[in-house]
Amino acid sequence: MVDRYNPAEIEPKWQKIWEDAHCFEAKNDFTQKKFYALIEFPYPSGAGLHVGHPRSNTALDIISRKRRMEGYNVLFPMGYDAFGLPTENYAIKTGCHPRVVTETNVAKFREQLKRLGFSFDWSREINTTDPSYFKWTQWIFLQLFKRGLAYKAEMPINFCTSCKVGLANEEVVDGKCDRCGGEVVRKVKTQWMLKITAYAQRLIDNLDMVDFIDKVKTQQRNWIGRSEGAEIIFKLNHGDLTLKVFTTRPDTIFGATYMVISPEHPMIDSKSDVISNMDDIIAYREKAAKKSDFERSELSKEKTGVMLKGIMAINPATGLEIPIWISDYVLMGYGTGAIMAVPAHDMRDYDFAKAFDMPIVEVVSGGNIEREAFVECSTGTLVNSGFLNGLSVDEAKKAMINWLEENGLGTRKVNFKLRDWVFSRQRYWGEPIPLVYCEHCKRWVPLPEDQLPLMLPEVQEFKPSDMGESPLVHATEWINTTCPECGGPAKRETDIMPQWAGSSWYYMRYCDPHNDERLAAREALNYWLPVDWYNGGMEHTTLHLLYSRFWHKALYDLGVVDTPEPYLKRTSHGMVLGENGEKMSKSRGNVVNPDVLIDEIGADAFRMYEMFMGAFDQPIPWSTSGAKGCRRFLDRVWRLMDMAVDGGIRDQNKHLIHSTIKKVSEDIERMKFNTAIAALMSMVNEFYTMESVTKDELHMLLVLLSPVSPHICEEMNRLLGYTTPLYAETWPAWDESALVEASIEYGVQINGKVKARITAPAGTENSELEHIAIENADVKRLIEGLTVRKVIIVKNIINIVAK
RNA sequence: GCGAGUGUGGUGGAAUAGGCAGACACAGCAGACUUAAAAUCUGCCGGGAAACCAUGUGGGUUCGAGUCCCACCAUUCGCACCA
Repeated sequence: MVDRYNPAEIEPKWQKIWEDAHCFEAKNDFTQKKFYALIEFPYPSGAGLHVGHPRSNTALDIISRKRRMEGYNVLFPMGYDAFGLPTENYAIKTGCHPRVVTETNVAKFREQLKRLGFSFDWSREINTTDPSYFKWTQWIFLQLFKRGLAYKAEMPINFCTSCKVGLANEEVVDGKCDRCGGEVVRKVKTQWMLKITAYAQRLIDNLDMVDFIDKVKTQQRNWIGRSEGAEIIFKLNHGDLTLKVFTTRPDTIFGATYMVISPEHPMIDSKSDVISNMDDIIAYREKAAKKSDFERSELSKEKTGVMLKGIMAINPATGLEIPIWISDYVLMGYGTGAIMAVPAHDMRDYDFAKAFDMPIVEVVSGGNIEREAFVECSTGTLVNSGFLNGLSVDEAKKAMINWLEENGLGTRKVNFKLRDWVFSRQRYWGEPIPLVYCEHCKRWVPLPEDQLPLMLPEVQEFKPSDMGESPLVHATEWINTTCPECGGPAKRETDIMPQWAGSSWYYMRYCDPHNDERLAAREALNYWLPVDWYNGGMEHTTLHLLYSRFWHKALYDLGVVDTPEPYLKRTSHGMVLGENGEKMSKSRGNVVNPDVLIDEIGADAFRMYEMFMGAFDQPIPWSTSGAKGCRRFLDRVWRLMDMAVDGGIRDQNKHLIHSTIKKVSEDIERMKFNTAIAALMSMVNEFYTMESVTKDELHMLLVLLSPVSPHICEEMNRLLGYTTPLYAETWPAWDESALVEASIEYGVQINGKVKARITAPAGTENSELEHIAIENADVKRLIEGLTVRKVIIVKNIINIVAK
């Protein structure tokens, strides 16, 4: 009898052996075939690792371990995305420096990750808050700035009127400050912006060259939101000023009975002398400032608005004067901040027209506009539309755009929903923006590269100023500097970068993390990039994934990297929910602490359960008893050693073993980890029906199980007398000839319902199968008195169609 | 509201290209071993006496639908300053 399975003893032992052997470190031999596996690096929160992190980590650890066994030079790195709000807020509360908080949290994360036995290359660990790292984040920003991709613009921020600080969207709950309950308003500030919109088309087009799962591609495309239409100029009945609108439906212009502009639209102020109800407008504008874009664009809400008095617009198609309204459902950030309202064919315009009694003119026939807007009208015919009458919607679109262009009243236009990236934060714990404003040069001047990294100044107070400015405004000595170009007095930028900055290029740094000459050596980038397989959460699809693709493309244009895309393949894991099926959170009290459970069942069983619990790409509720079931399975695997006898793989077990090799190999590649593990469980169940198991048979089980639960497999492999550690083993190939079955079982259906089963030798002719099926006693009885119309034989099914 | 997913036993899930629904587990029940418990092992485990009925609901396509199409309902993720 072998000793009891004791993970507490063998897991640290094997972790030490792996570390001493440096077996998971990527080699700087750029001639070998390579594989770069990446998972999103964690934000080191004070709560430590939760059971969601190991899901993504274990998955790519399994794939990385398999790739090494397949002979690849594997890069599987880990690091920390450590700038950000929670650490800063904790610092404000406790007075403890965010750097110290970060160090403590990182140490905790590292310890927890190491305990799980992931095959990370720890020699390449990075941390975005490390000056040797953010030096290059700042360097990239300067390249973007020099390229004209960074600019300043006025953008609204959330501002708490009681704390007097700018708030993140997350900190605004129901229009109130999440910390003090004070009223939140939108306040306009000048902020740094990055021109991601300049890359909108390429970010869509290049999705064709990468292997991202479909739902990720679709969400990125929809987020970028390309739409084709026209920009149309509406003249006013007063002065030379015009209003531009973007519309995807220029064909419906004859039905435009009024216009709506955003309450913030600049036309209002420039025409304030002719608008007679400015008081109402200002009051409405103040109300709108308290709502988020999200609340404003909600379709179901009741429409509100104010008509501008004293000014009208002229519909360029009809020549008629139409009223102009302001309403909060029109956003300044999309299109031109103004729309032509066609109530007959747009739902929101329809609701608005009904609420304010505006005329509704049908211009595409086929709907019932008495009852509702006729929106999906692509099959309709144009009516009440002058020269467009009788045309289809598609024809009318083309004809209208041509007419507008010929008459100088509009142009064909592609519009994107994607907006430029607001890159400023009025906070402390982030990368300082390496620019100074020179009084003399009257412009923003970049710091020379030899002055990077620009360090954060030491401040007493991490709280933003009462005016909502960054805490850096308190660092007077740091702010006041000289202009690198003219030497005159200059002031540093006090806003910092958003936490997304560091994570937009971290996969590059892993290629060569200790380089202080460049962000990474050119040959290392050329060898390792693109990342071969990147796994992460769906929640990062539209922001992080898009931001990093944008930075990568900008750096590609600058000649820093040679690949147009950073990630070859992107997959996504489902979120781990609490035991009650709800999202895990402190406030719900359903957070599972992995440390306690690992003490009880060991890291190997924990890893296995993370993969076995359900479909990898779906959200799954946690089950502690399910995790304990995986420990029971490993106990059973361990006890197989009691049945082990010397010998190779026996003929009668070839089919079992080779079909399992095939199943596990293919399932890992498709991220069907749950069924790969189920196949291994079946194999073990089979072993237990036998008198004994040979060592080579058991060894094969250990090889296949080792990527999932590596410690127990290494230990058993050694106890069985195998001297090559599993990490240095070769991944097995299956033998097709061993998969062939001698006889095949068929389900016999009558009119599509299974009524009987027959077994026949492999290779039996269809005519013979048909005969056997019809002669079957059960079948005979059931089709008695019926006429057999036809018999369909496909795969393992014989379907008799009888009437 | 907009965009993207998901819906199968008491529970998590399985079903590769439209072909035998419920693999593999969890929980539960019964039994063996034990003074007893734990651990372990064995058996049962969607409903129904059966015919049959069952993959969120209602339609459709097909010899055949969990899988494809249409409509609806429920639910999860994201919505640009959380990471």
